Amino acid sequence: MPRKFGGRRRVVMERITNQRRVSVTFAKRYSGIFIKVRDLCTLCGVKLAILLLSPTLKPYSLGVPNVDAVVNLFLGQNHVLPCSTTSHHKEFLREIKIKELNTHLTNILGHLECLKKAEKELNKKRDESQENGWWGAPIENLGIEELEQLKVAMLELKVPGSILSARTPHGLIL
Amino acid sequence: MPRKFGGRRRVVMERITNQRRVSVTFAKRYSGIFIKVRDLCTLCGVKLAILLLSPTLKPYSLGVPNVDAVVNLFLGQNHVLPCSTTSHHKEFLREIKIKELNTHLTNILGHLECLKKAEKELNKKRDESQENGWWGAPIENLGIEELEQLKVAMLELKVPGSILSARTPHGLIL
DNA sequence: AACTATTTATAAGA
DNA sequence: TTCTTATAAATAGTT
Repeated sequence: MPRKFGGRRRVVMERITNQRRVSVTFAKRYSGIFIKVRDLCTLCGVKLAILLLSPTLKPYSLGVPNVDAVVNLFLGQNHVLPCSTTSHHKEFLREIKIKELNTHLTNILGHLECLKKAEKELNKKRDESQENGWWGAPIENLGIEELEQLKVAMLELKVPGSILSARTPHGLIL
Repeated sequence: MPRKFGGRRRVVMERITNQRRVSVTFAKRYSGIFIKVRDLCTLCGVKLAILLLSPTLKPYSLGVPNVDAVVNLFLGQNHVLPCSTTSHHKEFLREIKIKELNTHLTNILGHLECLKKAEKELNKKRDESQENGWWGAPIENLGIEELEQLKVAMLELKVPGSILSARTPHGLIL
């Protein structure tokens, strides 16, 4: 019966001030939510995105199948975000779209250039690696470190477009 | 200690096919996540938004303090985040990276083709519209409806990659 | 929607 | 940080 030392305690729902405890609680609860989100998606086949800013405004995100797809679906079809008033929401959408379109327009040429270079480099690297090493192996056989290397290599090529939509320590794409 | 009738059972993590059970499970789990998210925000003072599309693409959203604020904060940032993965996420990430990288590798050529076409079409459209109409105007001056038209036009060009991810061509990352 | 037996998440401590 | 333990909380299947 006794509480020797451990055991969950009932927690008062208020802002934690102690910074150390904030960290611990955040880590535990965020990973808990991460798992529940993953399970919800698996079980029910929903698409979702989570955008989160820590107390220090460090951004975390999580998307199934990926953040951008979900955000685009929300912004695209004439969906109204439930929590927004109409006029406020419209201005919000307008600003977002201006940003999107501006960026998109101005980057198409740049992307094109990058892709051309990346294509070349990537083919070169693949050819090189066929002979010696893991790069030539089927991607499924690679370990996490090798995948990380591969990703870094691809990033160095500045291949545009999101390789991973999840941008966080706990990010996930299903 | 019999199981008279109730009692939670262990559940197999796979897509539920029975539509009725999808609904029930979705309702229960979504409200569970909702509560956990709210608690996380209360306890740790984070800002957070969830965008969710149900299996029927019905949109749900949840934001603390509100969706718009969080989305705006995200769109305003060019973040590159360091990767510090906890061990229990590593296998997820591995699977994810395999999927992502495979897709990325196999699609680069396709993207390149599409971009080339899109570039041409876009230039053509812009030239055409210089003469007559809003398309030639500075994008900032467009209204929401016109932006929507522009976006639809761009989407019809089948420009690959998400518009939003284009905003951070090199800032992806995990 | 309400009920329970159980599984799952997690607050503190080590 | 990671592991442990007791306990709080979530929830699957039933009604």
